[in-house]
Amino acid sequence: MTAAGEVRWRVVGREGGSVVLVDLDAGLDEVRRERVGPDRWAVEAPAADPSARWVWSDTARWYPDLLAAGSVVARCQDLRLCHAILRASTLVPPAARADRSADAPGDASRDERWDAAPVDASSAVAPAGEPALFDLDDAPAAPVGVPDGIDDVLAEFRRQQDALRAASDPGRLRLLIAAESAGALLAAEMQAAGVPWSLDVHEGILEATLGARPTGGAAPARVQEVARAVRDALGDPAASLDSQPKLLRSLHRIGIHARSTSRWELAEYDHPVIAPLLEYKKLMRLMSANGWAWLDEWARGGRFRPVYVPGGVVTGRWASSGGGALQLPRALRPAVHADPGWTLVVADVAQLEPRVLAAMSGDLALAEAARGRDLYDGIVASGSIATRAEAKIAMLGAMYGATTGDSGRLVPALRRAYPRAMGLVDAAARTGDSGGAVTTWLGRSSAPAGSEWHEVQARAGGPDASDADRAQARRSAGDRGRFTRNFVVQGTAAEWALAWLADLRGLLAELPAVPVEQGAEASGPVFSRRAHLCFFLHDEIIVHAPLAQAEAVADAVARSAERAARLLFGGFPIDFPLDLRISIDAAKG
DNA sequence: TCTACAGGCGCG
DNA sequence: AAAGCGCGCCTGTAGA
Repeated sequence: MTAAGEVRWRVVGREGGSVVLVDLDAGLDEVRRERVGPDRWAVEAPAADPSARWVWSDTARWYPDLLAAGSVVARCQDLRLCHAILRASTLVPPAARADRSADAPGDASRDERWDAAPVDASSAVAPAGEPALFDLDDAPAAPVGVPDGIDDVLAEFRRQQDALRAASDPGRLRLLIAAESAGALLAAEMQAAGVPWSLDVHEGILEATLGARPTGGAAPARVQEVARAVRDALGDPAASLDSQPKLLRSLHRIGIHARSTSRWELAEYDHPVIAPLLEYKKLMRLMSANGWAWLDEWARGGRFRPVYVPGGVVTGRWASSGGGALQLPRALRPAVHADPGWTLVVADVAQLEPRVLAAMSGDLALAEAARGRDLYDGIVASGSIATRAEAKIAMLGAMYGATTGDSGRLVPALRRAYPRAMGLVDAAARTGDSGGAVTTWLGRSSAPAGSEWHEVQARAGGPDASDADRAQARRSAGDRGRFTRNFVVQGTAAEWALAWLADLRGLLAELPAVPVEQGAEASGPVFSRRAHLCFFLHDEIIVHAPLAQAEAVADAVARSAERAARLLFGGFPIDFPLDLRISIDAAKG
């Protein structure tokens, strides 16, 4: 086959009632076009050249079908996610941003369609037979999500390639596009595989903390007990503990003049009601957020399947929808439990954000403080700040924009010790508080301030501005400054994490499958016999792996972290040490 | 009766 | 303790 005839891209979209596959070569010329039945496309789609990239409107809409049919995609371009990056990136000249076509620069309709919200990944795999309750006048529900007609998809793909070519730093943006898309694949895969979850361990924790699972509407024994102690201390056997305004009035009656019922404020008062009340709130939180109802809804079949939303945060972090994947209490982590014959490889990055800041600012002093040790210890060792605890809150304050309290007071010391790193976040804050857009290391940009924000600023600068106008303008400028200050760091950290995940995903795919009798059946047809990522949260991952591959997986996790560092920051001397563990409980199967 | 919002708290 | 960034989920209440 000649080079020109090689399949580089496999574009998938709909036409009429069919699914259409279009293969493109490196020059984006069409090599082949094929039409497949809509129900069987995932099965019938012939295996592409494994080096080909799939191109589709929205991974959450297409990939679950492929996974269910037993196919893994090595690489893709998720047009919805990449559109969001390219339309805003300051690395792309405005005229070439993906929301404008050259001949119709003002065409906003195209823009809106590709800006549609993601389809809910859980609905994409749900059976379509469910009749709509109010579907009386046979109007089909308005199509949700981005376009997926083959012509729209091809056109958007070509626009995105044009935008990349026109970028001031195409290399970085291509890296971001690839990493973002790999993340989309992984999110679908992790949802399909699920987190191996021990119902027994979870129930054991609930029972030990709350008491036996209640039948009917009653509260569990331990909750009732603590509630009684609170009401005794309040001197009111009928006191309502679950209504914030009523609880506040009860507290006022016994002389506790708190202005909220938050844990940190109540803890300031010395009164016999405080301890049982805080305990009550803790128990109720566990029960309502991750109690038996959560177990029944989210951990069926021994797998927790959260819905990940890649790119769901403006900074590029993932969000989640359903199940609370981003909020699993640490106390419940023991319920994550490998299948028999399998183990968990768990890793998180120590101080990811300040390390990223050191690298992107080229701050050799901060990189030196970080190298080979706890970064905060390194700051202390350099003599600029006295204790580890202070170094930590100072660094968080610098990245978040603290101005008051201990944190704000300590930031100037960091500014003296690490002028380049602090200069980068300070500059990002100045850009933000004057309304501008900031950009991450690989090219994801924040939105510039909107017209409403500018009106507030203009009003405050006008001749008849009130003190309130000026205060509001100061506050909204400060809010934006803190947002953009954090955006560059949080966003670049998210890019590092995506690069880590994408590389690790590739390394895991190279490991051999295990025999079928050793499979983890609940992981589904694709992952029951292969080591696979099953959890990701900003800077930590969990891999579910056959026991015999534990060491190989741990090695891959470490190696991919090193490669991510070099991919983003080249030879800059920064390291990203992992806290890496092979789960011990798995040994007992 | 239904929806929107605020308070509170879990995670990084 | 929060402060200072980014999230999602649950509850009760206020408002339509």
